[in-house]
Amino acid sequence: MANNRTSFSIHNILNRDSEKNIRIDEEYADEQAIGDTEAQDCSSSSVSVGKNEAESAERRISPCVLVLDSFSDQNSCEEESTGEDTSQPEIRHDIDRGKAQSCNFGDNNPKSSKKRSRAAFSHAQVYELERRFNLQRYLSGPERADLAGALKLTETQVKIWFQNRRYKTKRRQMATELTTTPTATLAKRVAVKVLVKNDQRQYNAEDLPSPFVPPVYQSFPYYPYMCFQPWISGNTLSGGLY
DNA sequence: TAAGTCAAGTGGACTT
DNA sequence: AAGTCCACTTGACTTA
Repeated sequence: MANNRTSFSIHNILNRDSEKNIRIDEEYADEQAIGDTEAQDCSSSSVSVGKNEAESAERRISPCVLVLDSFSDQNSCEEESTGEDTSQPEIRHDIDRGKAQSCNFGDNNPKSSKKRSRAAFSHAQVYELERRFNLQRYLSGPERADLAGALKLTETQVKIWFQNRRYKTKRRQMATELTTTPTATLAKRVAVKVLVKNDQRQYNAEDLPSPFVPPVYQSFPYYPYMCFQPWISGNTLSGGLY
């Protein structure tokens, strides 16, 4: 991780004035243009700033400024739905939406008026989450806590965001494959050579094809408890963007 | 107003 | 048992 670090700071985002926020937005738009399929995936997410969206992008920027300026004022705005991280208040960022319905749970009895709410993360928060996601798809506990603290989110929110983001990426990837792969190929059966039988090797080493190395983004194994972090090993998955 | 998006909920599987 | 994962689903909200 250390080798991927730059002088970029989350707080730089969170404390920027409006002008700088716009600059971030432009940088982000540039990254979207540069990026690979993964970045394209990002561009289709909620923070996209593209083509004819200049106008709506403008609208998306301004709330960030408002929100960031009033982080501290908005605490206690929303209950933590999972009840896991009560130490960190939830934040709602739909100031620009005119329909902010969440900051007034009214009565102090959240369970009686248990209307489910959906937090809308600010542009800056999503930007940083996306940026981090492009660096690493899985966060360790401390990393999650750090990021959550920096973004003024709960650890649960960061965890869920990464979970949803991974699933979203996977879905889109599958959808893409489905549309690009001929249907005949999809249904084809493949004969697989038996490599080991009754503890006896059934092949010659030279018969084996060279090992397939999948793109690290597409098939990162599910070993969240291991300290295996492929993004550390100097791979180029982030394309040197960061 | 239907469709799409997204944070959060649910439940089973897995590791420590 | 606790914590996290994936694979959905739900419900609030936005957009065309």
